[in-house]
Amino acid sequence: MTEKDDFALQDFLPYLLNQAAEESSLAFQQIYKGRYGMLRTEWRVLFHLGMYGQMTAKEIGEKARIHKTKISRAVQKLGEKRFVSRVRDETDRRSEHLTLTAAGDAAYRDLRRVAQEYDGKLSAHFTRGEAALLRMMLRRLAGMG
Amino acid sequence: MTEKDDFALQDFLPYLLNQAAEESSLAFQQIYKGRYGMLRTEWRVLFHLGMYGQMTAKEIGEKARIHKTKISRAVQKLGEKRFVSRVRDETDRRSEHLTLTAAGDAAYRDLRRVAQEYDGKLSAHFTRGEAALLRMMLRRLAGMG
DNA sequence: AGGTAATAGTTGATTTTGTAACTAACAACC
DNA sequence: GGTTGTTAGTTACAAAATCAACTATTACCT
Repeated sequence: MTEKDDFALQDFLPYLLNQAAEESSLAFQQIYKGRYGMLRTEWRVLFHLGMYGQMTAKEIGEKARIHKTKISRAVQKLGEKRFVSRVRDETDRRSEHLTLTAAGDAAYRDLRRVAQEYDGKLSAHFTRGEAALLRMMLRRLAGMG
Repeated sequence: MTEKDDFALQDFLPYLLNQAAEESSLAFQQIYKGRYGMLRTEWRVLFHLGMYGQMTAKEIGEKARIHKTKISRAVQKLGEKRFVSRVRDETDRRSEHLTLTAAGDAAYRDLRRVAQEYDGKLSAHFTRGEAALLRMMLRRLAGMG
């Protein structure tokens, strides 16, 4: 029905990236979901606070490129779990300073260890040079490079 | 050698892959959504039928790793748009043979051209060798290699 | 100061996805 | 031939994402 074409779906970068992203996220997702009942945005917020310390919702949204409504709901959930504490900024009462509680930090360190191990397994598919190049290329595609 | 203790979120492959996938899919998504009102699963189904000819929902689901309910809904929508024709298999009346209509094939060829151009732009971030290596690595991570 | 615009974050309505249960058809086995 | 199990695909309901509108507060401007 179609003419001869040199296009292959399995070489189309957006498709390939999505397949790789989905596949490589599965096992980790099962950990943070099963162990802490978290969603994707929640672990991302948790990790941002764990890595960078106190942040506002806006700062996290900008850094992680997540829409403010998703952040808002994730922070809500993390607050209910007592993983983050929320303190209003008294010089600008519109914004809130978010920090991990002791329990949140424990969860963060636990998941960070899992993530490190998991990343190691994924990277083991490649040589060190390949893995470094892959990360460089992905950062460039993500607009993070 | 000793294991490093430091962890960087922006080097974590599942995170990086998701960011790259999301960013690199955005512009293409706006095309198929804006031009044909399609969702992600719909263009994927369309492309599978365009590339491989007649297929059943099950075959598409296996090849694209999409859950059968998503396929079912996408086929429903594509049928309503008259992009896909559905013919029941008379030797096994549980399954249906899906093919593109003329309109569906036209949409496929249009979007394929867009995808090709778009992929070219993305690949232009890299040398030919790098781009080939990237695809190889992504296929491996996606379990398609 | 007073009015308008901009910003941080939340809430509500709609759309889309995920999960489980379901129907219809086929297969296998005794 | 009738039970039991499996398979292709659909449907129903719950969970989550999206988008717009909203509140409260701060900044800007004359």
